[in-house]
Amino acid sequence: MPEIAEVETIKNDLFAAKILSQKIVDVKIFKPSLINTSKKAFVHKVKNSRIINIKRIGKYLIFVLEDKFLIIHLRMTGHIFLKDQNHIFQKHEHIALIFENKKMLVYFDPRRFGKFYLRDDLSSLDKLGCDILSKSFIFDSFYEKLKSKKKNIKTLLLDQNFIAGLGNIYVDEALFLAKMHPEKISLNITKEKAKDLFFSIKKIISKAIKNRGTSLGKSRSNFSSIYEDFGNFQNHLLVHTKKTCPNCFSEIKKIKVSQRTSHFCEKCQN
DNA sequence: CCATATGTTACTCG
DNA sequence: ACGAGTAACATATG
Repeated sequence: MPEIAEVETIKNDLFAAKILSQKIVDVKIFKPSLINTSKKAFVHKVKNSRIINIKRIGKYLIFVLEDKFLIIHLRMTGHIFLKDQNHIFQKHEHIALIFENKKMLVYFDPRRFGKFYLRDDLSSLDKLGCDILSKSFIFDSFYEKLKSKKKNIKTLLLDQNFIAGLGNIYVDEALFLAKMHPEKISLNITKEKAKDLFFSIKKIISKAIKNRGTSLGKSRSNFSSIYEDFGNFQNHLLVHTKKTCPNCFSEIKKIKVSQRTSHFCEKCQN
């Protein structure tokens, strides 16, 4: 579900909700298969630990604990909800972190693709490409990396080890803004077009964050914030899930690239 | 019943 | 080594 804009929204809301520096006084694990350690080891390490920092790298949400890193990936349908301690657990709520201020974070994930990794360091994220919100996401290295590959651009942009943060929705949107075909071979992209693409990515993501992310559909599986409210960027999408090009009004084409449905305008993107 | 879904990885084949 | 393609994970929705 969540791409970088959604995870960033969650992170920002967690700071605003003053989760930082809270002590985790209890841990509930209803689905041990969602953690990378034994239940016992997880509880032992996490319980009575304080949240020192909250970070995001690519689509990973990271709680920096006193002695450990709790790295969370939400995959397709993972959600983090902020609840009161008297909350009654519902279907698909698999893990809960309970704080000293009587609030708790509940992990909700119908498809259970998401995962909690308890690690000693962040080295498991070393392979990730440059986070597209970080200061080191700069045009020159982006262009150089594009030129070093011979793949279609959509596959590359979705590859978290190439650059980290984009998913299917925002790749479609960025390619539309840059007027680039999803199957354009990276090696053949001119410097000018690469620049368009680079700034399109930045523009889309910052707009999406301002709109608190994208929530397609209305079911509980779709993205919502820690307060269970929807984002707003679905109202600003230009091609993803659309039928008509907002630019030339021709029909939006749908093809599979990298196993994912790609929406694009044949006329505007080539 | 069928297709599809905001993600990633392991595996195969060429 | 590289790139492309597929299955797999598990569930809900239209």
